[in-house]
Amino acid sequence: MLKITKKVEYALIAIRHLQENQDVLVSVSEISTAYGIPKEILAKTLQKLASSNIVKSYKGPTGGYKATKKIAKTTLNDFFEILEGPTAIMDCYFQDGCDHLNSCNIRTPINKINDSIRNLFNNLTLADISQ
Amino acid sequence: MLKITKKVEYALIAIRHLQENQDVLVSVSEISTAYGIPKEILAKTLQKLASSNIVKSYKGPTGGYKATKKIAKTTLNDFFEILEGPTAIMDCYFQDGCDHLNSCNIRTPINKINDSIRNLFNNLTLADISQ
DNA sequence: CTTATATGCGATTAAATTTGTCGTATATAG
DNA sequence: CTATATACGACAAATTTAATCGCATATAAG
Repeated sequence: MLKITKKVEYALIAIRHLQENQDVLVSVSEISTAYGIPKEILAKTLQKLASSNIVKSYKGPTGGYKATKKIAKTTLNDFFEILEGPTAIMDCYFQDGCDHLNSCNIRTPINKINDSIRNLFNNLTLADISQ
Repeated sequence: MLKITKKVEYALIAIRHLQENQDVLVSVSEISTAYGIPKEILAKTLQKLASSNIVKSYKGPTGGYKATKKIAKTTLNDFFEILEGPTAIMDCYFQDGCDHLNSCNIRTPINKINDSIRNLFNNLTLADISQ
């Protein structure tokens, strides 16, 4: 429980690699073989990051990805939400169809935990955890 | 991702129910039917809590569970670890057989996130999130 | 001292989620 | 034109989580 997904893991690896090679374009294949990550999944993950301008993509041969300045300023909360949606320890918080909503006696605790975690992640940037 | 398990959810529900009924013994069946929770899972969950003295159990007919004073003082970290083991966003942190340990470039970030979350949960008690 | 009802514990099955694969389209450098 | 890169959606495999089943032990009550 409270685990991150492989997508997030792969995204972190890729971002760090791009930051360490800011002078060149790096392709998915290079990262995928360097760290033993399935290419297709990594590709999709980087596509998401590209559409949020966390990284910049370049098509065609000699194409690839590049780190952007936005990375350092991005909070963990934003980073996670780009890849996985809202930060919450239970899905019910965001969806309606909960069976035992009437008898639910843990609304307050769940909300407090969610708030605490979101607060933590909103105050931690990718730069903070890199050093 | 970053979800708690049903066991933890059920444990929270049960604990809150026991706290609201401190004067009587409450059986697994009562809680299970009151909140629509599978009986066997709830039973096992309460057994774990009992062996950590978070709740006290009484066998035989008229038996059941009772809240203890330890509940309020218990941190979220302890609570989660009783039910699910070490708090960490990736398993690799606690196991050896990681394939890409040599090429791993996210040790620092992962450790920082783990530390932040543990620190958060060590400073939040079950009492804190109940009000 | 027998019976009914509660907790205690392990093994197994079912369901859900996550992870990984495949196929195809589009852009572009050479 | 061709080879190689990103972009995107549908599907299959694998893992994890959730739930079920079976049996043992303790004990209150008749």
